Amino acid sequence: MGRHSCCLKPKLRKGLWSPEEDEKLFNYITTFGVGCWSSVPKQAGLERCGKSCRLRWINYLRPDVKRGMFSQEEEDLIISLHEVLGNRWAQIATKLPGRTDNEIKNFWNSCLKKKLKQQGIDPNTHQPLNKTEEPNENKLRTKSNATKHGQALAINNNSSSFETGLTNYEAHLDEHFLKKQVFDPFGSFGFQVGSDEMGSNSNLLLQYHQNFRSPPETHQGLNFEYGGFTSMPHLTYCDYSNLTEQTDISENSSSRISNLFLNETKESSGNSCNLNNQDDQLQMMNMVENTVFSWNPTETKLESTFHGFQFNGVKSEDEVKLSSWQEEQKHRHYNAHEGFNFSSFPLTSLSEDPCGVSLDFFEQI
DNA sequence: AAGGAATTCAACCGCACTTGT
DNA sequence: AACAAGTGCGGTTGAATTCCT
Repeated sequence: MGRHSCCLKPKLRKGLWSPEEDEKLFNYITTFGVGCWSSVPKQAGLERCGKSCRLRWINYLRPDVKRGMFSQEEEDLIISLHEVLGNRWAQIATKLPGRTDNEIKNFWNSCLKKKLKQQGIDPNTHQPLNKTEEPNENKLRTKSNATKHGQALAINNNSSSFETGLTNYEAHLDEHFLKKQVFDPFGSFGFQVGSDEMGSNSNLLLQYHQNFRSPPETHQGLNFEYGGFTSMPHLTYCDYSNLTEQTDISENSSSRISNLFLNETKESSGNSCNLNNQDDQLQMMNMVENTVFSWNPTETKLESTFHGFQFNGVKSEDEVKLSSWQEEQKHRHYNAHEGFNFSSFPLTSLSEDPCGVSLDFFEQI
């Protein structure tokens, strides 16, 4: 047990995902949603095990995965949470919307551990490596950061102090999480360049550029052909402040969904819309850019003012007969009149509660 | 410029847990 | 209750990339 039976099949692919595989999985999930992962590869036409598909979706393909460097606030929060929770990356990830447990774990192992050691702090115990040593400036800085974000998390026997801590911690989360007026499914989360701190981010395209990285050299020409998937690791970041109207949006991996929007819009207009003309293309881009996505907390779904788009399935409905479950999933996730419902995607380790501090978090502590 | 070392991060492995029969 | 199948999670690996000499 523990290992998927499908993993035992020798013909299944392993290793890095190709752009084609990404596209297949993305199209499948955005169309049908996630039901049973073990059936996803077959339905999506992938030679992968369900577990691998699940991981790829959660860590990379999900539209609300936040990409890019960790902000100082996130970094401090991770350190504070780690002090309390230890290596419970999934739990830590729930407090950092858009970040995956894997990403946080990697960040901790590659950067934060080293940083803490340099500051004379044991990353495991969060205590000074040499307790007799006077704290230096770095330590004071870290302590101050810990106070800023995590004092609340310090556990001691004084219940009143703990309660005060909860209040402080909630206040901190209030500041960064709750003030968001508009749900940001693509994870800009208020800290990255180009989005305001209040999180009132309505610029879809910019969000994509922030969330999906690509080398700057790819920004040449103007091309709306769909081709945004890449499985290559992105070790460099694009400075999108330099984007111009001549910038190629679709060549880079950043604009997957905006390209889907564009393609779908093209298709929905019966291909009568000629986007070869640069003005038309820019007009289309403006349309996408001006799309406002907002989170409807009552109906727990994503709404947009740009309705009518539709994601491509891997196969057309003519080609594949949908099971009742698939039909249900399809309607569950997408309603042409009400917008795309990301809330029905499994959230797993990601922030199921983007707005807040769930009580059970503290109960677990 | 070349090549070895170090770093990063996507993906895999396997265990524990949950759910269904 | 027992078993099988599915899911979630943390630890680990190794290829790709960057850094350093």
